[in-house]
Amino acid sequence: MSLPHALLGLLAVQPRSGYELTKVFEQDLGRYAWQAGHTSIYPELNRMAEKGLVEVTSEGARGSRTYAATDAGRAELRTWLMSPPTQAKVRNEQVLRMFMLSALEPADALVVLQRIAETTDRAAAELRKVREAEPDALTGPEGFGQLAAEYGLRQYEAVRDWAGWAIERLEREA
Amino acid sequence: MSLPHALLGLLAVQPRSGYELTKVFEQDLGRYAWQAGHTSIYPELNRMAEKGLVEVTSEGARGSRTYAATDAGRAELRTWLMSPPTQAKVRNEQVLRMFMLSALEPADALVVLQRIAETTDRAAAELRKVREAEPDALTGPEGFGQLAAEYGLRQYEAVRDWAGWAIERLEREA
DNA sequence: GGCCGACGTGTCAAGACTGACATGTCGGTG
DNA sequence: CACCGACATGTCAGTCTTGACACGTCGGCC
Repeated sequence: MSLPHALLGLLAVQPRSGYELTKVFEQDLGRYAWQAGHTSIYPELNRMAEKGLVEVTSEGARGSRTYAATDAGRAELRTWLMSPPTQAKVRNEQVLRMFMLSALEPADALVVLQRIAETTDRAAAELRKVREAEPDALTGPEGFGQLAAEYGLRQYEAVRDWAGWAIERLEREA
Repeated sequence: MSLPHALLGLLAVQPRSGYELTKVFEQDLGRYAWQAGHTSIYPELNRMAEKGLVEVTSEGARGSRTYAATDAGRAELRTWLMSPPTQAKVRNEQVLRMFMLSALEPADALVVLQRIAETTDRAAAELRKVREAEPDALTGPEGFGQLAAEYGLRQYEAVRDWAGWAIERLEREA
């Protein structure tokens, strides 16, 4: 169960409300690492507060509650992060599609690969532009930091290069 | 719901039994793209057979049933693969850990990053060795093909490079 | 002052997934 | 020929996740 750890990690860096946390999951975090909607976040925050992993530090307008990680929460987070990597759970629909391409006719597969190459290339360019134009946007309340941006960039580039390799391979076979 | 599509993709390439499918999910497919245990695979196969997406082509020893994709199944698979990429579902505990590193003390984060770099580097080397030593193992009933191997390799290398970048960045800050 | 969109939190039913448990078969080794 | 490990399929309860629905608030624009 990774959601509590994800929330703990976010709240250890800076206090946020459930609503703000939801926004983060819609950005880089949800795109590369772990997705979650507000319908799982709010109940989870309540459960974690009961367990003493997080606490409400202030209440704002419109009934908003700002949470922060407690010492117990930080300890739990550290334990999780420092523990040896077990066989991780992976679920990535995009990658699944790529793996299934060999089930298509080569001509169809080529079309899809081409689209993948284009899409990821565009995404990488976009990310590079954002990072250079406004580096602060990445560290703001919704962005997730330089680490994530760099990871995403390298990820896109790797996929684009892989797609290019696959296209070349398919064309050589034809 | 991606599991049926994953099964369809596998069965479109070659007929397999539920047991064999389970094995594939324990290999590359489950490691990079989508994991599933036999407890979800068997019921799903039955559902898909009812819908006419797959069919039992032969029954072997120990009650084993070999499934193959039907024409309807292939059509469904093609539709799915050719349709424009929607916002994909991503869930990767390993990546989540990486994203949460900024919540740790730099010294701790460094330790974890170093371990990530080592682990992925070893995994990449391993994969490279397997591919060169016995390229046929990749295309056998359990392997998932050159495409997957290449993807995994590039993936590992990207993560390793990213970790190296992050380590350098952390050390420069210190 | 009314309206609307973003803010902000929540429930609930339906569906998906995991891990524990269950059951039986075939092939090879000692 | 007894045993064991791999083969092979299955159920089920508990948990997690998703999507639909629900409700109220604040700020800004017309």
